[in-house]
Amino acid sequence: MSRTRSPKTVAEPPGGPLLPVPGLDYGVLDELLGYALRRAQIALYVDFYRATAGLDVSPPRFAALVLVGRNPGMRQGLLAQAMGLHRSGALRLTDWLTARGWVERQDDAEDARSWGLFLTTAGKRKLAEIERRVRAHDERLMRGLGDRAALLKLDLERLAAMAAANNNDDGDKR
Amino acid sequence: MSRTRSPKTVAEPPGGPLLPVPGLDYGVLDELLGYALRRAQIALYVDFYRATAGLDVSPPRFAALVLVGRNPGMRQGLLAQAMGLHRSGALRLTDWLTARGWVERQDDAEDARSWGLFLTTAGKRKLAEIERRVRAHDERLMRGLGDRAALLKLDLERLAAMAAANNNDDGDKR
DNA sequence: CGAGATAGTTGCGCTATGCAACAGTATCTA
DNA sequence: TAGATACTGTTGCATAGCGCAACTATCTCG
Repeated sequence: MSRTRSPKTVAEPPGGPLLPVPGLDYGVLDELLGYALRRAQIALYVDFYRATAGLDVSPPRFAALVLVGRNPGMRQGLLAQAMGLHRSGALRLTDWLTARGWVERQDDAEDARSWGLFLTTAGKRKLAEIERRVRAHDERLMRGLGDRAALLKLDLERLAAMAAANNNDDGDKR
Repeated sequence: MSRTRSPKTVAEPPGGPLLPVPGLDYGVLDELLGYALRRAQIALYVDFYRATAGLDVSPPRFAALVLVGRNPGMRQGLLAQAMGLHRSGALRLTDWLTARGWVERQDDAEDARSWGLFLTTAGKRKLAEIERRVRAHDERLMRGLGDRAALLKLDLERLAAMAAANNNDDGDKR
């Protein structure tokens, strides 16, 4: 929907490049793994939005849809945990998806406090379309990386686990 | 500073784990390079904030400080471009850093429209401290990855370049 | 039953961004 | 040189995405 983009006489940078500016000194940034990750993330996000243009998704919304789709009846709190969000964040995400008619809250017979989350028929259809496009977007990148793709993915997983472990060291000694 | 954390009876997840929840089906998410990247990025951010706690920085603020520090007198617009931001975003970032007394705007002799950005003495001192901590944080992760670290970084750079290229294909045929 | 834990909710705040519209200032061109 | 045009920074408005504290139901367990 929308397609409300005005003609725009001049090219506005954002949503664009983020390619290194020649002649500029990036200092430590160029040496940091974390910054390389950030750059990749930003570029990937832009590509994600491009691939899913008009579908009204975003990475978090997409993840939520997939999770609810694969785990019908899951509670909001579990969604929060799976996505590393605060409960209130999962609430708002669910609210949004519900308002869109993609997700439904159903009473949980086991526990009157909680809901069970389910995709609606429309939600399933929508997810299928989104997933198709996201897969295509991801596969194109993977292809570009060739045989390094799988290794990169593994390393990213290791990295995530390591960083998460650091964070836990702290949180645990409570 | 701060350390204003309330006792907190219960463990609140955010800022915490984001480790895969056992028994939960992540569907495509587990297969996507993009999602692995997102997970790593989130975990890394948390670790970044942990490493720089009390310094009032954030990844964008840190990047801006480094860039201004290494390229004294740079214009705001260039900062925006280097960071992939809209001009207005660079403005607000600069405003914040200026209010903190870390960055200074000086008139540009060449062009009355623009400013030159410079670190103040306090800004330099602050940056040195932040940089020290960020480096430590980054190196710890690199060490954890062993000899894969350098490759990972390279692949991330390739990935960023590829994704950025995709985005440009679009933007250019304007 | 009553204390303490849990699930979800609400209200408030903050970072990070974009975009349109605007005001000076520069530049280029007829 | 006057105008049109482009560019720099600014302002106001809006959005996504989060966290946190406080609150309400509801469970659980001794």
